[in-house]
Amino acid sequence: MSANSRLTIAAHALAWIGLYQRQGHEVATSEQIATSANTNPVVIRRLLGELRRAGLVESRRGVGAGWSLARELESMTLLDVYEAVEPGPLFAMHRTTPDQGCVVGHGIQPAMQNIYEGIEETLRHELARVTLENVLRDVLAAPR
Amino acid sequence: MSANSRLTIAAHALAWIGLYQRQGHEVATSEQIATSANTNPVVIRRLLGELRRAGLVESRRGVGAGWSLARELESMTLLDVYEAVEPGPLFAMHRTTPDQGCVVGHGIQPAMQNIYEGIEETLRHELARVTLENVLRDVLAAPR
DNA sequence: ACAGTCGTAACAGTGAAGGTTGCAACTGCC
DNA sequence: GGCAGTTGCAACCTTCACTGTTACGACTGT
Repeated sequence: MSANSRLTIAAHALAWIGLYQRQGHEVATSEQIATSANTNPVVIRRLLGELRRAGLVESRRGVGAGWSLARELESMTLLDVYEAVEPGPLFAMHRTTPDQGCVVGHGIQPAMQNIYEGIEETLRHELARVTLENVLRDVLAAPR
Repeated sequence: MSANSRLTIAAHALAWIGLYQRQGHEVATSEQIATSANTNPVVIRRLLGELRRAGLVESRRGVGAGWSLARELESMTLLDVYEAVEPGPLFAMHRTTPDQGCVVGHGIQPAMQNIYEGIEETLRHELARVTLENVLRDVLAAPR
C-alpha cells in the first residue's frame, strides 16, 4: 500500500522524549532524536511540528532549546499521533469519476465509502487502545 | 497515507463481472470494465491478473474471450481481494535501522511490530466481514 | 486465415515521503 | 550587545509506488 513510517517515527520521538525527561532532563533536541532514529533532524522537526499543532509536544527556541511533552504519555494514544501525522483516508476512491451511466459505476463510490468509513472507525478504535506509555513500556521490555 | 485505489477498483471490477453474469452473459472484457471504471483496460487486466492468481476470477483468451468469476460473490470477501492486491503492511518501520546503542532505538521496532500486528489482524477481520455480494447489493441500493 | 481479446513488457507522468542544505528567527548566557 | 545553539521553514533532490499509455506477441473461435 506504499506504507510510510511517519507513525513509527513519531512514536519513536515521543517515547524518546518521555524517557529522557524521566531521566531528569528538561528538553530533548531534534539532533538527539534524529541520532536515535537514524534520520535527519529536519525530518524530526517536521514531524514534531505536526505533533505540536496537535498539542502533544511543546518546543522552546534559543540556547538550551528543544522539545518537551505537552502532556503525560499515559494520556496520549496512537490515535492522537495518527490523526496528527496521517491526514488522508486509508483507502482511496477512483482517481477519475466512474461512468455514471453504468449502474455499478454510479453506485460503487457511495457503497465503498460507507464500507471504508466503518473500517476506519474500527482502526481508530484500535489505535486509541494503545497509549504512548504502553509503547514505552514495550520498548523497555525488549530483550537486549 | 498515500492511499491507493486498488481495492476500490478491484471491488468495482468484481461487482461489474458478477452483475453482468447475472444478466446472462458468459464473460466480461477488460474494455467494458475499464469503461465503467473510467480507466485504461491494461490497468484492469493487471488487477484482474492478480485476482486470478488468488483464484477469484478466471480468464479466457481468443475470440469471445474475457473474464468470469471463479466463485460466487457470496464466498468472496474484501479480505480476499485485499490480500490479492495489497501485499505490504499497513504501517512501515524506519527506513534505516535505528541506533541499536540507544534503549529506544533498540526496542522500538519489536514494540511497534507487535502493536501493528494486532491492528492489522483487526483490520483483516473487518475486511473479512464484507462479502462482494454485500458490495454489489449496496451498489444497487444507491439512489439514482 | 482472420479477428478479437488477453498477457505482459516498457516507458512516462504524478505525487508522497524522506533526505539535505541553507538561513532567518529566537533566546539564554557572557 | 554579541555569541552560540536551536528551532522554523523554505527550497530542492531522490526514490518509489501507482496509474496511464502504447505496443505487440500469444491465443482461440469462427
